[in-house]
Amino acid sequence: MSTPNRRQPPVESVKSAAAASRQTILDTAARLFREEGYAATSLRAIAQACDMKAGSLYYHFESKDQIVSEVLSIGVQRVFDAVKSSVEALPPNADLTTTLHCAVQAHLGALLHAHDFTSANIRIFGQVPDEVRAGHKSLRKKYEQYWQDLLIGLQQRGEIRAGIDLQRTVFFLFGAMNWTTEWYDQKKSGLSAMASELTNLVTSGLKAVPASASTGSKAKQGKP
Amino acid sequence: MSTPNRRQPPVESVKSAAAASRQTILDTAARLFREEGYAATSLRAIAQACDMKAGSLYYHFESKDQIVSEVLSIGVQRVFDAVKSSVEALPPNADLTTTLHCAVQAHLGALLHAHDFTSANIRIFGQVPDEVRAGHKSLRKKYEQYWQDLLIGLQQRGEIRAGIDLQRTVFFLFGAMNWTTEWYDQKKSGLSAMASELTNLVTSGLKAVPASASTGSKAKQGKP
DNA sequence: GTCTATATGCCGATAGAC
DNA sequence: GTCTATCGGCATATAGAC
Repeated sequence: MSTPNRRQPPVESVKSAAAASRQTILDTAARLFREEGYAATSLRAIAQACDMKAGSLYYHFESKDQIVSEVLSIGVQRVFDAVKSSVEALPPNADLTTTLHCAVQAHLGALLHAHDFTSANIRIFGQVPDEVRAGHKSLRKKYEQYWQDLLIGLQQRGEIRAGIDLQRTVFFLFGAMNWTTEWYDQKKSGLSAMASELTNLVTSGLKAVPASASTGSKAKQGKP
Repeated sequence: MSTPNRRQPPVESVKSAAAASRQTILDTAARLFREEGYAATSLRAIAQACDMKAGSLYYHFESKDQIVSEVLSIGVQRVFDAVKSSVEALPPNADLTTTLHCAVQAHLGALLHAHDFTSANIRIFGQVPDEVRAGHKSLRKKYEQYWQDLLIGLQQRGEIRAGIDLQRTVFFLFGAMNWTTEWYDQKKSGLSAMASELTNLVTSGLKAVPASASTGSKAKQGKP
């Protein structure tokens, strides 16, 4: 308002300059937290990787806890948003395999494709101070509940067998997906193939079909 | 040899006294590493929890790295031994569900039933110094290979469908099992029930049967 | 906004008394 | 075997110059 003739309004320039530094710090912190862990990542290391000095971080953040807290929030939110928008783009009566593949691929994509925030969240959540962790449990709970509601809906539509504990199923799925941060090698296998494999595992299972209408590839069959 | 008349031979007494201290340190370290993480657990904290002083630890161990290294080894070895001996007690032609339930229950039991070493291993493996981690990859690899060979054997006997990537299957299983350290509540659910649930998930899958011989509990069925 | 300088405290590790 | 005392270093955080 005060200097409207400038091509770049000074107020916004200042704001975005400060915001850019802030964002650089968060990006760098997320990467280091993911690589080194929470306690092993010092503010000096974060600052150095940003071409800054440790004291300067305190212009943007009050403490190390505040930085890690923000990194954690962004991490969950990105995965949540990715899964939610992918699932909402599906036709309303999509079947179990389609829905699960879509949600699994979105979760894995957010977790593994160059998103330091999401994998940092998985890796350091158990290492942060109790107060920080306690402050993030509700958002994590909401994300868990979203998946559980997704499966409940599918079960009510007859897509999932009755008699299955869907809460535990969600936890098993989360484990299988989040553990990929420990072994996934982008060069060896595509993300889509991995999503298909996991979806296939939890929808159809490993068990061989009892050979009723099939030709029976193996000669050995115990009982008719 | 020098004082054979004593009821407790002095050499063994001395040896077991030192060994007892050593074991106390390892037990305590495993618990603290599991609870607080690697970097956040100081030698002072370990010593204090053992009713000792930090300097005394160096009589038994050369460094913090040596302590954590030993904790890691014990952790993998206990899970490995538990699974191996359980599976070897099965009849040689046990089917997929029986075998998998047995192995899963053994792994989960070692991981969750008051074994600080095993869950410490899962939690801090990604936090320890690179040299320590590198020194333990081969043992972990052997354990992974054991599971993979188990599944390969089942597939060759026709218990598992063809066309499934068994290496990825093992990783997914490991994820589902190891992630239980993040949410398992001993008071709310038994270990055996959890093993059954996971085994059922990965053998039979979630998918509802196509309603060929069933009564069809829901009225809604899209196509015949 | 970022710097330098510094306060204060814990870290892993060592030396030597007992 | 365990202790006390201590080394050098790095941690988070703060104060004030520019």
